[in-house]
Amino acid sequence: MRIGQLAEATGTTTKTLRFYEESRLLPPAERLASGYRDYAEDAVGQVAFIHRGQAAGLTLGQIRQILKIREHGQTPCSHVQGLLGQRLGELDAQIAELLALRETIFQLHEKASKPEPDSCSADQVCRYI
Amino acid sequence: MRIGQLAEATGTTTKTLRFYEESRLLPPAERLASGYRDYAEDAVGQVAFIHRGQAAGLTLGQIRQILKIREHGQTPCSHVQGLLGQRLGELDAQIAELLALRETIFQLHEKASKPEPDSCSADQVCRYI
DNA sequence: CTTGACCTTCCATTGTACTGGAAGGTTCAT
DNA sequence: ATGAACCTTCCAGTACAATGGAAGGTCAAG
Repeated sequence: MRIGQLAEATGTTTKTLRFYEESRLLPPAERLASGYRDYAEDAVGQVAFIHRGQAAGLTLGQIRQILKIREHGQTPCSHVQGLLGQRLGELDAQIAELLALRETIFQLHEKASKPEPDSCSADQVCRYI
Repeated sequence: MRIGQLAEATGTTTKTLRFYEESRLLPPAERLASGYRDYAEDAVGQVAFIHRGQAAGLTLGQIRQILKIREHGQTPCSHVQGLLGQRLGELDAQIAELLALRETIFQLHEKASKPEPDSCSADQVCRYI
């Protein structure tokens, strides 16, 4: 399986796959005589794992950590559990922040949508911000 | 007012203020004979405007746009209203996405917190992801 | 034999908002 | 006069996850 086929099979690009290899998220691929990368079938699963990790909000760095633990023959379960818990906390904080921001923007937007008779004064940039 | 004082007054750093000037978010400061920047009082307000814009979730690029419109003698109100509306839409989308992600992660985290007797199989990296 | 699709490496760049550090000039108090 | 604290410019780098492009090699079809 060449890199273009793997890219197609996994819904990504050849650029990205080479980037993943360079970033040690994928093991260095076998090579054909021509120098072309030659992937085994399970490469699809490996890329899918990366994608699932990303879908779970993990960074490539965190995914790399899991892979590394696994490489060392250990089961990364408890580490993964920790990562997920941490991610959950971050998400909750981020969501709370965004909700507060949404409220602020909403107020500003309301205010800006009914312009008052006195137009913007010259000494400020914008009455609404 | 020198740059360090303005930084202190606005709760930022001299580095950032120079960066803002270079990014055309602040007008080039007057200079003392020594070459030091010499800010007028209203610089505090200008920096505060940038901070309020950021607090409203605008990027520096968007803040720069507003400033530019104002510079051209126009009142940027309707533009600002548009930006705020756009920002509101983005925020809603982002919040929805994060909530969905939170749910996913929550499920994964739950699963990972009660490990099942059959341990991770060798052919997958992690049962939980 | 040539054309076009595919592959290789290497280097640079994107966007966002700064931050770090070097090398040197200024100001003020002691 | 000397040391600390401040200022200047310029260059480079941070994190993140790719993406773009140049220059060249390979392979299958027509």
